[in-house]
Amino acid sequence: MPGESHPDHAPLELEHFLPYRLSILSNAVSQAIADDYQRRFDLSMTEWRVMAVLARFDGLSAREVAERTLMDKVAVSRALAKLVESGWVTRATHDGDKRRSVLGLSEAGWAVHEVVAPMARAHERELLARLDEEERVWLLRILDKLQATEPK
Amino acid sequence: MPGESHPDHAPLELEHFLPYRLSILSNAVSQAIADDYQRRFDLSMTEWRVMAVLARFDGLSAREVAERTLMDKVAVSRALAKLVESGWVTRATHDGDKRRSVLGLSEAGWAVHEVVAPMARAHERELLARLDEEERVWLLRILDKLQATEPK
DNA sequence: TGCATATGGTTTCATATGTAACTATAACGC
DNA sequence: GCGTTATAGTTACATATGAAACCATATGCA
Repeated sequence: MPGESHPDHAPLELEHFLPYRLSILSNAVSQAIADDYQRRFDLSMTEWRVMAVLARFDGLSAREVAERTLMDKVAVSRALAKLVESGWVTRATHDGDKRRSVLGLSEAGWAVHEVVAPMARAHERELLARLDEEERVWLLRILDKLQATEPK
Repeated sequence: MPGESHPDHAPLELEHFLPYRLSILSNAVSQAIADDYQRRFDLSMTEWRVMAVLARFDGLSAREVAERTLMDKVAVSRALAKLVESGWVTRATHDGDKRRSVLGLSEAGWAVHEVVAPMARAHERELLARLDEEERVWLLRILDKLQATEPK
């Protein structure tokens, strides 16, 4: 069977086009998780990401949150406004630099985290469960390589 | 070295969390491509996807385009409005069902396609070039498995 | 037929998101 | 110290997106 040729100008077959497939898969997965915590806590994906980062790194500034989540500072600012309003994140002013905020999860915020983090992990486990061990290892290796170059 | 334990309630490490990694990678890749054709043709991602589908399947209705692109009908309707306006897509009314539209690429639309499709393919090639042959094979296999279950 | 319901597609409205402008504070150079 | 420039963060505006209401046509069925 001769190899099929795919001249560059031939119509793209979206369903075999890698960037498209990644996009569909990624959106489906992220959306499924987000639906969960959105329903329970009215929490957007960006808000949850901010909380997840603050759970790990207490006392970050908004800019540092933006760096860690790869979100832009406006998105972070908005997420923080809502999270502080909801009482899940505390915000103080940095001693010695009044521009900077010092952020952290509140008690209530930790309680939310204790519910959402396991949900997120469960989704991830469910995703990985579709693969066998060998595939899981390859997947991580492949992601490492794709991401190593990619941020450009 | 004892295996690290990851209790469910421990803070999520976003950079190791699969859905997050997929999302970052997918967005970076899709955005890089979209930037290209956006600059050259002021074409959004949804609009390009519509064109790609019409290049393969001439005469689809808007609903069928929506099915093939996994976009919702509102997004398709808007993309079509702009594409028809730009003169890249032709729209007629179906004989025997005046609700349905019959869509296709115009000459000008094909010309755009002839430029954009190779650009898209080039990005895909560049992405795959970061992997060796064995990894590429595993990646496709893994994507197949992940997507086989997932649409549910 | 003629009414109820379904379908293709567009419009409306409310919300989300990104870019640029802006405010306040801090750091730098002299 | 004082004007310039940089940085943290917010606000404003313009555009994108999604859900629901809507219009037109088509279908099912009494």
